[in-house]
Amino acid sequence: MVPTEDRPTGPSARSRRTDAVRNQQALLDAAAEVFVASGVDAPVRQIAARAGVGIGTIYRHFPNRADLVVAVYRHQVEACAEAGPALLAGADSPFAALSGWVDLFVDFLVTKHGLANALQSDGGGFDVLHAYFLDRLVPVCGQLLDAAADAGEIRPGTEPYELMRGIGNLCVGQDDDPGYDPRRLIALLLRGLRQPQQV
Amino acid sequence: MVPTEDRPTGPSARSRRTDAVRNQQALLDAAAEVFVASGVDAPVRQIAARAGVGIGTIYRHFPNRADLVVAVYRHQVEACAEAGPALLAGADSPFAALSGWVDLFVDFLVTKHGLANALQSDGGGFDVLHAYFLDRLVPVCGQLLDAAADAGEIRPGTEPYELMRGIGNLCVGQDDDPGYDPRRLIALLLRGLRQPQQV
DNA sequence: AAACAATACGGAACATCGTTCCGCTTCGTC
DNA sequence: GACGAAGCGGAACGATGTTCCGTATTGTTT
Repeated sequence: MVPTEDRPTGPSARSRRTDAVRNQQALLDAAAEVFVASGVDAPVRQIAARAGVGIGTIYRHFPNRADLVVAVYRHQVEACAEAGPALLAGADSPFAALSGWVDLFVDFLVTKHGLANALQSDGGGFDVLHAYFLDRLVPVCGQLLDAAADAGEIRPGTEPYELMRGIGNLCVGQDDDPGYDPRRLIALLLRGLRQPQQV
Repeated sequence: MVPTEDRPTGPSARSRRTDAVRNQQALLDAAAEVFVASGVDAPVRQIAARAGVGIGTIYRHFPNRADLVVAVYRHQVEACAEAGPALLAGADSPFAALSGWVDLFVDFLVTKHGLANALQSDGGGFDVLHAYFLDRLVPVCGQLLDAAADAGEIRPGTEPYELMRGIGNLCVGQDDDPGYDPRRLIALLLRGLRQPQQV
């Protein structure tokens, strides 16, 4: 299940302590800052230090690294998810919408240093992140693909999960390699999808 | 510089000790076994244990993990490199040769558990591996691309490095994810390269 | 206001990596 | 056989994510 911001407040639940709320917010802010400075691979200790908080605290609020990353980027992921239908409604063609949405997604992955790298299954306990991203965005991507296929703009049969997974993979490691621009390859990928293909 | 099998034997060099040779071979064999059993991410200690050798020994023969991986797979990389010109000579068209060669490359990456994952720059000191693979195979790929472009089968302007890098990336993490088949996406990529595009 | 749990905190401690270092052993040669 | 260079083993280091538990804080209840 995807993490949610509100915690289950039972009927006879004592209200959350103010210092807990404050610390959680401090952690989110600190993490956001550290992530742009050092990438999502930044050590947990560094984030805790930046937030002026102990290591134990970070792990009570976020069971593991990935949960923290998810929390930090949830809003942006949400925005990306909501952009799908919007583009579909406003664009010239379903394919244009798909194309624009992919651009958005790539922007997001590429902007955050090393986010794409962390998206891989193995990397070390990033399953949560992986699952969250996919659960939230795959349906959106599927909707765009279906629309483009229905319009006859692309060949049908492409799994949204596979496409997103591939795009994520293509974005891996683009920071530390000036000669590699994933966007060109992603454009090629979309081109390969077109039907009938145009020169 | 790419590692080589022979070591620089100076004019007044004492011949290599037999136990050193034996251990190096034992390490290569052990590593090959461990790699298929546990993937290329297997701990160094495990390989040393399998070879019946201390940790220090492994690091004298191979300055770091990546060097060991390179050594283990060198022959196969070499075979892949040599297959390029061969395919070009024997195939129906340059594009068919390119396509076949990519298949070969993907086979190689996918067969070895987690090899593709290790190929990324950051992952942690795998730069040597990255460099070796690319240094050896990029020229071959470039030759195939040029041939196909000259024949008018694909649009020119694609950097071989970028294409290989992308293919490598697409293969990342396919072991631990049954729903993901990089080959389909790679086919799409090649399709996107075609010129004029056919349905 | 004072007492009292429930809640939260801090950071030492653990496990796992890759890698370095150095005292001891073994081999090849004279 | 003796001797020095080459090689060896594994303890030790530094970094990582994560767990644990004694202590401090806080909200409520009296």
